[in-house]
Amino acid sequence: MRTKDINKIDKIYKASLALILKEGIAGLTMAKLAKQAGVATGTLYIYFTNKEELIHKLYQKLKEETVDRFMHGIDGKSSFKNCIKKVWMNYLTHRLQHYEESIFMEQYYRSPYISGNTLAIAEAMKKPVHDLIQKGKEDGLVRTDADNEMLFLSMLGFIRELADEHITNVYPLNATRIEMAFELSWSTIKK
Amino acid sequence: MRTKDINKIDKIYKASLALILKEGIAGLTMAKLAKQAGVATGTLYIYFTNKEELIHKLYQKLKEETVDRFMHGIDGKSSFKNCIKKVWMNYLTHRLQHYEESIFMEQYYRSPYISGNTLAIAEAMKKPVHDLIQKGKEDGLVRTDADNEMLFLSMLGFIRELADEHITNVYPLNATRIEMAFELSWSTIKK
Amino acid sequence: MRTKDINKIDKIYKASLALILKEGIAGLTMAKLAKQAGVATGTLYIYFTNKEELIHKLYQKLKEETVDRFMHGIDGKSSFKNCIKKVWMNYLTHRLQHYEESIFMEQYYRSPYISGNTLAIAEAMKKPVHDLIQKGKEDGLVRTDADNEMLFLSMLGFIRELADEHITNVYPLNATRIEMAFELSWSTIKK
Amino acid sequence: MRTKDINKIDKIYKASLALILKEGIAGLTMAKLAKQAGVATGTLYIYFTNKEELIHKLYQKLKEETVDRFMHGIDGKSSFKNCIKKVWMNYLTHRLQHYEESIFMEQYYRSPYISGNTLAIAEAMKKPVHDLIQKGKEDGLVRTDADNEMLFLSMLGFIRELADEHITNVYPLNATRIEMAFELSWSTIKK
DNA sequence: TATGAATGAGGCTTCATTCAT
DNA sequence: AATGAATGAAGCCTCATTCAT
Repeated sequence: MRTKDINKIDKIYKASLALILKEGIAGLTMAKLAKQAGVATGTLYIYFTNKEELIHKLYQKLKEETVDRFMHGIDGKSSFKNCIKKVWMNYLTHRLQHYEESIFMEQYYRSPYISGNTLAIAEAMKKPVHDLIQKGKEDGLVRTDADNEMLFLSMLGFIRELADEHITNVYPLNATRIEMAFELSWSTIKK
Repeated sequence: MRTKDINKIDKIYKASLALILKEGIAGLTMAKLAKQAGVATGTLYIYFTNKEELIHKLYQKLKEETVDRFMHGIDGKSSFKNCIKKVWMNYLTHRLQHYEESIFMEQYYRSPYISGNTLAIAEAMKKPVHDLIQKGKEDGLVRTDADNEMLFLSMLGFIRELADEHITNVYPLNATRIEMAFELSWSTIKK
Repeated sequence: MRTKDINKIDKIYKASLALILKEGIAGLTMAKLAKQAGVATGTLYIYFTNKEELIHKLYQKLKEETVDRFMHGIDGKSSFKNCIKKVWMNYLTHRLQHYEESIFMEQYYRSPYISGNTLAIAEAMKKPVHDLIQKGKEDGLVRTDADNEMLFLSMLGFIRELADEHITNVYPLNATRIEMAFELSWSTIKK
Repeated sequence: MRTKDINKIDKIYKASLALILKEGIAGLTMAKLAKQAGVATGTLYIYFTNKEELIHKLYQKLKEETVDRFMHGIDGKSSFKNCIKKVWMNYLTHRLQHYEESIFMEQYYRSPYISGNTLAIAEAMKKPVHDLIQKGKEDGLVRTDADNEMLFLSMLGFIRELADEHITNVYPLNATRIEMAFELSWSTIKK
């Protein structure tokens, strides 16, 4: 008896994201998914009990990976501005390199599949950034006339728009623009 | 003869938005829609040739209303900052008061229903704001080290996040916070 | 109050035949019929209780008209061959000029609409032709080694094929061909 | 894996013909068909993309079988009259033994399903018979005052009527009558 | 484990019929 | 009598899931 092929699960996840990017969760069918993943429909049911579970597990997996990525490479040794920049870039990079996943996650929240206990991803990633901002305030580097969440949102929202417009080719990014964008964000929060 | 009830179309639109808010476009079925709108399924097909057209027309209608709302109340008499504030508030108000519609529109872009000719809503609303920003630059009120689109995105993205977190009760807005948020946005773009 | 418009019934019959010619009974819908007849769907239900009755009545009407036409212009004064020719021509003319009706009648026999008591049209028209053939035999003008029905069928079938191929443009008729065809039929039955 | 059951297609064809015989193409529904064929509705869509294709393919299949049957057993060794008789009998036999199919084919021509490229069956079967008649003329055995098509139609139409009246029990055939009928046909075309 | 044919509930749409005007 | 909007049952078809191989 062969054992469950972990690598096949990844193929299924990948295929799901590709299809959802094109047609949304609404457009995802098990038949199309099987074809894209290069397996038989029946095989999908060996790895997942049903479509709902497949989608939930995909969400969980992406959530974990995402949170990891945000904080990647942050240490206490860099300057404050550089730390902020690192996080800022992490998030932009994430949106750009994992666009399919972002799309999926946004769709997930408004689908017949959410079981209510979600919204967690933003929360999970907020804590370390909030802490960073708080430290910036204490060091007199960040403006104190706006609360941490608001400063955070100003960056987060901007990055989201930048990434979306890059992906949709409305406003393609390059090194210069990215630099310029970060400086804009920085000028928003700095003292 | 019964006369064609024009306001029945509105009932159908309203019902569509309500259902899509709950379960996404994926969860919208003609049967559920008919029930929610209080008509027979067949009636839907008197007003729309099929589900696809229904969704397209809903999108079109919302798009037009949205663009109207953004520029509402803008005149040349106010100060530049007040004009910007007006537009800024218009957009925030729109996201807050027409949240269902925003959800629909975002889903629409990633659904099997987009026919490729879309992305237009952002474009339609951009022009007047761009013009405003440009004028601000010419009057020496807006920083010139970032292009208009980027300044625009910094505001737009921030507002989106604010509205979303308000609606989802993560970060509820009030008059003070809104004022603070605008000042943050303003400090981002001003010279 | 206006009275039922007999002329409207005819418009409905005519429209029915035209549509059935194109798409068969299967393709006939009350909506299309109403449009073709230039009335509202509701109006159809003033003149006929339902679709089934409409089709039955159409059949009845056509049957009566058809039988009348077959024997039209036959009298005892012409020669036998001329009488046969007259009937032969009547039937050909009928098929040609009332092709739509023939199509309808053939479809009618194999539709969900027959109530079983039909097949009568062929019977109704046979009697006088049989009588004619019988008289021909008695006068020594018609071969007696085949029974009347068989001789009749040899003519009837031939005419049907001729008419069908003319209508479908496979083998268009003209005066010469018609003459030739009749002589062929005549040579089949003559002594 | 269950293997695709090729003979399931035949079951579906058979069921289609049985239902069409009773209620015409108009009366054929996919649900009734599935039931009659002993499969699930969805199964029909494994073998045929839709109802239209099912009907087209059924038509094609019958057409091929029919043409084969017409020319079955014809060789150059028999006398001319025997060749003609063979074809004549083939056609009669076909009409008698495959009555359901004939009914279907006639309905097909007047249904919303013909795509215009049809009418071909008559054509396909005509060629060899025309050739035969032509040869008869050249050998001085067939009358030359009527063209081939006309002579052909005289036989074809007669056979159709004979078969129809046999099936509908109006004029049941037997060996004697069939012999008599052929001699009648022969006397029509012979020199 | 892997396959894909088979299933049938449920979705979209049509259409005979009704009904308010 | 005439209209055509409204209805909802029923038709076609899809697709999540099961099952025989």
